[in-house]
Amino acid sequence: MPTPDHLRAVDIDFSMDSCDVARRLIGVTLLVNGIGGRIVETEAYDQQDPASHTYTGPSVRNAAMFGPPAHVYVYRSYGLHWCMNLVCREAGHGAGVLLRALEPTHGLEAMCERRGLQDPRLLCAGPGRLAQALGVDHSWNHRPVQPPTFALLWNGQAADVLAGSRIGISKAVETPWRFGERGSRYLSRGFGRGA
DNA sequence: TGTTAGATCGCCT
DNA sequence: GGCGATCTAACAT
Repeated sequence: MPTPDHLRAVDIDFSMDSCDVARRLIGVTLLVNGIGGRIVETEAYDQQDPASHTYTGPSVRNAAMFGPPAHVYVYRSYGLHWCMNLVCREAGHGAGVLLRALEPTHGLEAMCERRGLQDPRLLCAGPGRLAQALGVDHSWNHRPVQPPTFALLWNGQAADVLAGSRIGISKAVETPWRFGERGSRYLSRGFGRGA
């Protein structure tokens, strides 16, 4: 399946703050081995942030988050799901962006098979679902986000980005570091007003 | 259409 | 020993 002409490789500066990267990624197409879609929902985490895995400093689990930017941090959630983050800032900062939802555009058949579903709205709506659909698990931890495995593409149009409270956390609940595309049908949850 | 409980395990306290 | 950056199925309404 060839890449549509209007999509071009985009250079995301992962040394920026995780909030900036999280916002910038909305509307960008992420492909893993040619499979994926448009990123419609992200969350930012930082070491200064009580809700972050890195808040209490480096550990075996979160080591990737303290490594160089533009790498993958994968962790197991609730004992059974895998969730994928992209590391931000310089090494040592413990900052990253959690990928929460995609609008599936490439490799629908493969994602349906991995997820055991047909409904495109349920393929990548949520971090655990997204990782499963892309075939990402713990063996992907520490991998660099670069071609040919990873592709970040953009159609040149700025997305209409909403910000809101993050999901599934008990600390720093009020910090509006969740970002999503306004009106997208592929969000894991709505943004209250506007979406 | 909304709410609730169960599954399941690596890491931190 | 307890607790999640979650998902799903099974209820109730």
